[in-house]
Amino acid sequence: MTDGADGGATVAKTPTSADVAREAGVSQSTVSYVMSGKRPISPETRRRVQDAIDRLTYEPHAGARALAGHRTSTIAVVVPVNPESGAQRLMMFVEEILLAARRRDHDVLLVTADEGPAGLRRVAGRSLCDAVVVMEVGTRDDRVDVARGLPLPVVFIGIPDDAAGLDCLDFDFEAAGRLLVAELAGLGHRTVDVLGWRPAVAAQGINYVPRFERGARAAAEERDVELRWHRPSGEPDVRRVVDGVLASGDVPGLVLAAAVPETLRVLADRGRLPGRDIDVVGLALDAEAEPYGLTATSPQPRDVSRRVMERVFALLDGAAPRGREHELVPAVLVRRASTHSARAVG
Amino acid sequence: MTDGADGGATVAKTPTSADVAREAGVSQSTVSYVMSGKRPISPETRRRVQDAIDRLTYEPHAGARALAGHRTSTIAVVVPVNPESGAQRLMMFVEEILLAARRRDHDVLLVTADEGPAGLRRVAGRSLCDAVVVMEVGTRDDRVDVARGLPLPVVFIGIPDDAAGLDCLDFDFEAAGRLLVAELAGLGHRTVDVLGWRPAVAAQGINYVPRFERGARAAAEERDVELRWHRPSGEPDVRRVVDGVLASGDVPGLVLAAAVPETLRVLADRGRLPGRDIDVVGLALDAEAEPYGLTATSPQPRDVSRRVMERVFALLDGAAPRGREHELVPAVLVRRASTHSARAVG
DNA sequence: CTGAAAGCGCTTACAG
DNA sequence: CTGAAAGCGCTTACAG
Repeated sequence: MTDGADGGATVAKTPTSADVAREAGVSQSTVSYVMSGKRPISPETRRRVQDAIDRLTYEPHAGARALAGHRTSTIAVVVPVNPESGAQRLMMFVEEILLAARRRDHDVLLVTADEGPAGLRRVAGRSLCDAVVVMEVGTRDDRVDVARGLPLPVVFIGIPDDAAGLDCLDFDFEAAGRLLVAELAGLGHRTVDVLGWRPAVAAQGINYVPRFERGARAAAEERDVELRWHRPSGEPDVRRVVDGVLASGDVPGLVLAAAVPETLRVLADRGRLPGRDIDVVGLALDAEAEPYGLTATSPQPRDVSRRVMERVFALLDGAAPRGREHELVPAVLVRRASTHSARAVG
Repeated sequence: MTDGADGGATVAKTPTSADVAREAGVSQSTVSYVMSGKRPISPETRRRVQDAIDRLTYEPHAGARALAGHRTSTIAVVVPVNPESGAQRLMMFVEEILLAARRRDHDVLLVTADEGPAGLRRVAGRSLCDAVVVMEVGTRDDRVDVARGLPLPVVFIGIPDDAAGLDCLDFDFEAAGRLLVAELAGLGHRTVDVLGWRPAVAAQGINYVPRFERGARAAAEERDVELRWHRPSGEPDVRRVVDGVLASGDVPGLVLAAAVPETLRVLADRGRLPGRDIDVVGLALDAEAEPYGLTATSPQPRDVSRRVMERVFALLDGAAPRGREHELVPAVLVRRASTHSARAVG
């Protein structure tokens, strides 16, 4: 790493766009326009500038760019600290957000949910990002009001009770609840056991819990099915409940809103085969269902994230001008493999 | 949200430090110094400025600050895309990094490992961060060479083969391997089964695999113990291996480098009690060991993260001037509860 | 203890 | 198709 050229003990200062301009024999504004593509550049000029950029391994200073351009090219993501739906699920959401951001040459800033509404104010007020994605929203969430007043797009993954004027996007948990119960009703079950989220989760007021329950209850009423709710609070509890269910009927019908891996493990342990000894449907990750020969189809967390990021960039591009009404990603089922083909719900 | 005051349809522009200065009747530099604490300010002035800040809900523009101050107050963290050691572990590392960063009023930028060495160049070149933390480093990792040439601190969680001149920090996996084997040898085991990482992980060249194996092998040789390595590639495989181990002796000795939850589940299923029917020691998260009445003590991922962030800030503060030699966080054991008291290894 | 001013490295009207 | 220059909102010598 010797630097000859301008014979002196020059320290390798990181190059600026002025350096690139000089090297290419053009003005600084031309360098900027070559990089942004915001005005026509002659091929010859473009080449010279690009060469200079490569030769100097120039990278634009993000802060300077943000200051002058009023855009940070950064998306902030508010993540739950102790994710109730599991670290794996959380990472799937985040991973796809990261990839989608990078595809548009954006970066991702992580913010912990424990900063609460103040966190939103901070990242917006300091111009740390161009948009915010908020995960694990509550049925009543203080961040919602702050979001409404923020001068930048905020997209929620999840739907609070009062979603008016908000950009929300999520699985359609209500449709999911309805569909899963209807599915078992269709198979002739008059009684259906439901494994819901742990009491701790429900108590925390996470938005999807009541949404799912509403759908399931509606379908049960409609189809005249009796629902037996269980809210096991840990693996041993799940095993107890599942054993109870197995003992309760010939071929019981079970809906899994949560506790998918634990349930599938117990069933495997007991030698009970979904689709033969018990009818099981539920919300699952691909990775959870597949090892047991079950089928989980799209959408998965990454599908939600993808839609969320599409929405984020649409808002940033001004391509979704009136935005703000909420969309739903269809819910998904796990089904007994082969017997039924898995399909998504619209 | 009406804005009277200067009677006009003024849009609520986000306030700048110049606005604060005017409001407080001081100069802009004084506002800056009040915020940074870099020079003495009279109590009276400080109060007036602070009031103005509060009244205007002023937040400094991060980009402007980075540009003028040559510091971004941001730490970049490079995370693996498909974390081999699990999403839960990963999130524990990240969570503590986030919290430690916020305690120092810093933010965290997430970078995916699939950007490779270019990702390091990018975040450094664009001045997106003041320091970088790299997770899941390989035994031979191209990011290592890039890191050496970077004008900002890079701290690795994990130790590559060539760690010369690097800031690395990690569990002491070699000591752990040595200690776990020695522990079982001390209990009289002449043969010890080891559950290692999946072949896929080992093939990927993750740094801690050979480190652990080296330690375990050394202790086995020293204590004249026979090691039987297993590298199960999934839960069913783990069950098979564990069943084999259970059948192999009266009270077998088992070391868990990986697959802790799966193993503890099988043992529970089989009604085999650690400490009575089998001697089990290994590397575990608190959350993995506790439900089975076993004891995992510090250090946990959060302890490593904490040390990593201490190191990051020490480097940023110039408090670790010659830095660069690597430190190890002591390794941890899970033990049979009550029988042994868990202790950390120095 | 405080202020006036230069300057950080970009982007974007304005001009040609 | 390209350039000269103002300005984004801070921090930090420099001066007093």
